Amino acid sequence: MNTLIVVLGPTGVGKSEISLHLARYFHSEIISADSRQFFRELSIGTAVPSPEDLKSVPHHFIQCRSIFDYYNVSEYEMEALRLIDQLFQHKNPLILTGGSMLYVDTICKGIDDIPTVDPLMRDEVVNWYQQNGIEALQKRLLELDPDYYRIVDLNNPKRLLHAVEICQMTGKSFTSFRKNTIRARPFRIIKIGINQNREILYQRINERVDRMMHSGLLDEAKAVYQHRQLNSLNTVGYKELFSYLDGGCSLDEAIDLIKRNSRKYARKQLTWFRRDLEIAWFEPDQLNEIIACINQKMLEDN
RNA sequence: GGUGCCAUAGCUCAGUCGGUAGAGCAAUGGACUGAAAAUCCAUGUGUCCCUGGUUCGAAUCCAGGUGGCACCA
Repeated sequence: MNTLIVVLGPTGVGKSEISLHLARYFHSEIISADSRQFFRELSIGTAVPSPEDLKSVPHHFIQCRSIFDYYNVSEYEMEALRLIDQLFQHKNPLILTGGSMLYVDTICKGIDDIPTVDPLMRDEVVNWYQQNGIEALQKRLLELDPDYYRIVDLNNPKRLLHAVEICQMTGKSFTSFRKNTIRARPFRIIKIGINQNREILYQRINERVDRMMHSGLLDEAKAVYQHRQLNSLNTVGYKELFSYLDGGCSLDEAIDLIKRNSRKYARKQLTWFRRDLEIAWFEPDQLNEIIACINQKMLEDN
């Protein structure tokens, strides 16, 4: 049976390194599930693997898009599944790695078929919201989809907006698209989690930010500064430097903020991992144990 | 050495008339269905510098001590 090895862990813990080792060991390829490494204009701040590493092991979904492209998790699901299917014809196992858990979960479990929102409709609803406020938006959702109104986080504008957009665009309730079905995949999934002592992780994150700054993160941010309103640039490591370039804070403050937001991101990822009981957990230096675990699981139901 | 100011949460600070303390940040937990490194929700943390005094009652008033800062010598 074909196997997809999913390497998970908080930002900065060393997923890429371990994935590279696994890819070499299994003569495999790496599929990225990182929503910011998709963009070719961003490399230092998103910690994409080095050119040598990219050369030594084939990587997919790294810097394959532009910051100007609209991209979403559903498109990723289709493209990634197609690719996985293709690669399995010659390679097994394959390695999926990345910190964007919505994207990882979509590969593992699928996502409901919800229409993509037309950009004009999005502009219209967003404008309406900006003029009328969140209470009006809540009221509108209550009229359009009372079932979703009851369960949604009413303070979260993004959730409300998307539901209202879908209702208005399709004439059906958002709930009618939310089936919550788990799609069976034609391959086995082995989830490997990498984690370490929180203090050491934070220290690693802080040091990585300093290294990024030395490698020229500020120049990278300057190069895309004029497009800072793009969603793809609402990204840790860039938004803080934009604020510095706007004169909103000093460079040191911006760097501190990058570190703090990276730590918060790591914590948020850990929250997501905690509810996934299928993950087998390891420390970053347990490469041999990880390989043994994978080999054993691959033998189990063959 | 003298004078003045200050000492409260991990940090920066607020604390009214004397009634045993609260903001921001940090930290921590959670949610998550086409913007997800996004967006949103929740939660503490205390030898109020120390020792006495006044008072029914002191973070608050008084005295002394310790430490810090500023100015003068």
